[in-house]
Amino acid sequence: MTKEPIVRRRDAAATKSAILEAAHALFARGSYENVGVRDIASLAGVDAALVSRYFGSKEELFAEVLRSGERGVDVIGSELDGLTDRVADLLLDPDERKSLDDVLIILNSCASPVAGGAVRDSINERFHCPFAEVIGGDHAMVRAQLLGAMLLGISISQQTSGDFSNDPEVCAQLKQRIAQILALAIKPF
Amino acid sequence: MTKEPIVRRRDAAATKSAILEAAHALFARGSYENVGVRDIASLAGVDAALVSRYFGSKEELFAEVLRSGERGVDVIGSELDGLTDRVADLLLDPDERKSLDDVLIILNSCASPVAGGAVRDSINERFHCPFAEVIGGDHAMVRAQLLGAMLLGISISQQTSGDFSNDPEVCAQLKQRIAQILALAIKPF
DNA sequence: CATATAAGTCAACAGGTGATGACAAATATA
DNA sequence: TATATTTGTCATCACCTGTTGACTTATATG
Repeated sequence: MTKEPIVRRRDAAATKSAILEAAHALFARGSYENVGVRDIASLAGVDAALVSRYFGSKEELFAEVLRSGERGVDVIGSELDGLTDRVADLLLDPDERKSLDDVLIILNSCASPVAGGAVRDSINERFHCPFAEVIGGDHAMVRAQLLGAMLLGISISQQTSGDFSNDPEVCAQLKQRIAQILALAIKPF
Repeated sequence: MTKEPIVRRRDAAATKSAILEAAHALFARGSYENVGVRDIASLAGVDAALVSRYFGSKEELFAEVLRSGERGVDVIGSELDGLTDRVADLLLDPDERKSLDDVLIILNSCASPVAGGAVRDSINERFHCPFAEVIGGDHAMVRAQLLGAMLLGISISQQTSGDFSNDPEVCAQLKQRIAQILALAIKPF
């Protein structure tokens, strides 16, 4: 098994997007401080210097990762009908969970003083506002934030403490319970 | 106004606890990586070298901070009666929120590869297990994790996005809503 | 094919980190 | 008061980080 160091035709756009993709993956699993440009470059199969070259700085790369992420609407869908069940599925289905990477990126780096500002903006523009638009009604932003808080809490709990349960039976009941909770979160005052 | 550099009678135990206290305060507001031993020492008014001297290493100091924190029971109380209202109060009352520092410490550093292990252990021993004991019933651990997830989510949301609302009227309704959500989270399957 | 430009590599930098050991000062002990 | 031990300070180390500029190599252009 030869260990070819990745043969790639020289292509600025391709390597740039490779870096962005690698950064996206790593920032979903580690904080801004904990993911180094050398890690990102290594995963992308390029030299670390290219990160600064193509994105200006690590901070700008991170901002670009935030910008390139899915909007909240793409995660929860734009129809209010059956929303809570869909999101509950999303949260508990291991196959679907990758689509929550953008939530994890926000989560992992919200404590960073350098990346925190961008995270805060992003969470508002890309999550709370779209959420509010979908759920509508009085105090939509407050309820949207509450919905976001639930997603965040469940995601972080799964990441730190592992899955709630392995028992399919329990998971099914849990999924239903979470859907009820989400419904309660977005229910108009 | 003279700027005396803190006159403190030499007392190993006192300075040690001063360091611990400073670390507790800083780790509640920044991640493990982002809080430096120099920051901690500075806040405690001592030399940075004493951190390593008294606690062995930054990592051990962090573990000690986790250990010295309040247990989940002390946060939510040990009586099931009226629990959800109490916790909702705790979450939304700015005066009481300091008692959630231990939640924030966990939150801020859960993404750290070096501190993550200790955080994961701590969250189980100090939150999920005591929670499970209080709420009891079938699948207590699963429901306890769900309760913890709600606390985490709401705390992080407040820290990153600010308070849900400034309107006292809205806050009152929100508090009631959160209490309902928590009740739903711990309700037996 | 020759050459200009784009793309990638490499070594090194300045700054910051946690940690250490030699030293100075204060306190306790005799 | 004289001495021993504890407590605190300082300079410094070794390491790691993001970033830069000079260099080499590949690709495109004439």
